[in-house]
Amino acid sequence: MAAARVRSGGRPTLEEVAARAGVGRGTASRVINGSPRVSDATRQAVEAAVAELGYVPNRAARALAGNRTDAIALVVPEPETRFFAEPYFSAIVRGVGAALADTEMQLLLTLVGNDRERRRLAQYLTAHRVDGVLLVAVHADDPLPELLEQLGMPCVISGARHAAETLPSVDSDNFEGARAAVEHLVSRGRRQVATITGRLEVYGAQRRLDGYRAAVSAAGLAPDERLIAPADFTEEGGAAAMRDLLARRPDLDAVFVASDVMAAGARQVLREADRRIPEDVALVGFDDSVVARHMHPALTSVRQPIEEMGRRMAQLLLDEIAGRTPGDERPSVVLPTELVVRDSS
Amino acid sequence: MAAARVRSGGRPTLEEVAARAGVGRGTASRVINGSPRVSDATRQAVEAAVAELGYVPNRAARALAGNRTDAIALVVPEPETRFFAEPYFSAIVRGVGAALADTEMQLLLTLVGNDRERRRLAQYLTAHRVDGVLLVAVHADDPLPELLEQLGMPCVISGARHAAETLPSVDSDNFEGARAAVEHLVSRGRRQVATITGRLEVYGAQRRLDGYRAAVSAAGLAPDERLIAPADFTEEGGAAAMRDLLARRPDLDAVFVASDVMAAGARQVLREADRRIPEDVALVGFDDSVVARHMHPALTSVRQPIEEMGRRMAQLLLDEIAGRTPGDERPSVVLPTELVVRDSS
DNA sequence: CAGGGTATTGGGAGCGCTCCCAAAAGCGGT
DNA sequence: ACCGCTTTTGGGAGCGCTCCCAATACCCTG
Repeated sequence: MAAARVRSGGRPTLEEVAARAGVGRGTASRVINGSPRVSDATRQAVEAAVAELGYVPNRAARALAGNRTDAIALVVPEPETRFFAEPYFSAIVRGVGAALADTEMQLLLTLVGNDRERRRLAQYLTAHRVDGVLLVAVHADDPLPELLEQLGMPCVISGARHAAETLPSVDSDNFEGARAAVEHLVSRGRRQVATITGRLEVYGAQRRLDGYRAAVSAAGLAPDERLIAPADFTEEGGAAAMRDLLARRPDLDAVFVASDVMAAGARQVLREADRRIPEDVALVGFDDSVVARHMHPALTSVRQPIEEMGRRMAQLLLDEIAGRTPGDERPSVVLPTELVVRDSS
Repeated sequence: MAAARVRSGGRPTLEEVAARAGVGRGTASRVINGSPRVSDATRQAVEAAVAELGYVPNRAARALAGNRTDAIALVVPEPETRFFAEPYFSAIVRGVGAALADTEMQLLLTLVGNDRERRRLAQYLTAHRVDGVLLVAVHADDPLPELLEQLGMPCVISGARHAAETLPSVDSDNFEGARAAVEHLVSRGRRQVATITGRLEVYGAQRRLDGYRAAVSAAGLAPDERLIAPADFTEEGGAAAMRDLLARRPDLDAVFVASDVMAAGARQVLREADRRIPEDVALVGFDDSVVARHMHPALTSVRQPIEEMGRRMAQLLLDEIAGRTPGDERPSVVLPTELVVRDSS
């Protein structure tokens, strides 16, 4: 007596599938992994056995033997509330999930709390062997991307870190979105168009400002640095910036705010200053978040295709993992934004 | 020549750590897994070797050998937009993440699209060997929990499915939250208090209705079924329900709405009907979402400690996995809610 | 100083799968 | 019928770790 032990309970193993199909383990493996070097008859026999036994490969064994995991990690910096909050997080997850749906890939969620954790992360990720990493909200000075790169870990980031981004990245067209928003304000007859920016270390925030500037000069308006107030993506920051603007240029008649949340802060200040929206001051936000839809008056805002961004990130990463041919560029995707006009402009 | 091959690159293995520490593989393993049966000297030697080599255990190998994965799955039904949306999803994830932070446990995110996927899920989860499952937004008739139970897979759900919930679950105190909300309305002198409910198949929605009823009768008001309008947790549903209420009881002076999103719909209808909030009709929502804070007027709402719920779910699951002693009850946690009073009431 | 523990330790035997090599089969052509 | 290929197939050798048992070291006690 030799051969495959009959296991009492538990899930069937490859060995058992092979025995049932009357073939060797190697052959069964080939069928399951879709190798072409199998005869049709054999393939069918194995597939039947798989179906009858309800066989599902053991991931751990696969990972150990094959030196891969069929898992990718989505790294979310928790302190970065801007990204963790609506609408980014769930939309990104949704998009990533959609792209992974008909794949064997699993999605690992890694929340990174503080900086110490972030530093340990690269080692952690390599040791726990994910096949690739999705990074959102990376700062220009974050060492993580380079670290992963050195470790040979495929990696895609959301939002280029600077103009000369080297990593595969997915971004929305911040410049064009901002430009269109300001153009829209101008087309409604506004002439003193101010802007409240996000943290300018964030490249996307910088691009939105660039878009604003481009639109202002394209419209032949007089650029004025006093119409530009930097903030930090928070509601309070938006409010403070609005107060500054009002003090510096009380004659402004429109504000392009680089995020809806900041726009909410700005609106509050405008209301307190008895400026009517949109009659006295038109307001346009960025993100098209829930806040925009429910603000009063409903906020005109630039929508980013966030779910699509998640999807593209995942696809890029899968390509990267599959191994791009050496000559290939590191692909960087820029998706178009859409201006959603509501009552505030 | 025998013994440990020297590996060129790659991560160090247990074997190498053991060699470096001058101990056997078994001993090294014991140290790393915190077994007490190791002498102090040995422990220190191994720990030093671990530090020097930057050793991190290989998860796949551990999983294969130890028949566990140190991973749990968070199953999110994607169609259930109510749960996927703000504030639930990110807050739950945050809480779960926090609870897992100083654990070796990984979080696997599993989005379930359609019903077919959901059906395959149990097998999938068992085959892919997670140690436990966190289920959010389970319906009373969902077969998944029972299936997992039969498969012996630890599992915690968010939101009891009915009064006699058998699975470990974490819930907010829907009854008390609703009761307090209505009591608050009554205390402000409202006498014709209506309610817009969620889908009553959802136990939590039913409990909120129960709480409403309890408060109404406690206040000595005349119960009137015409003051109760069922909806479906959507904004449109809330609007439709509000129209019904207005048609049936034009004299109502307050509405307790079982979710902020529905409240947004209701507010829209009230505005169109020229009812001032809160002067003519006071409004209270449920969830304390972003919508509530940015609605005009800002919406009084019942806050649920969602992040805490996530944390407790994870803790419960970890306990479950660690193996509760047989006599133990299936623990079910109910967390208190908090009424956040704003301008709408 | 022997005897009988008890505290530590080493390392074999897998876990279930992929990789890969050598063996077996199939196929023409002569 | 035989030879030289090309397909297809079987199964050994690990992947890195945990489990567990037997071996060794250490400690008292009488």
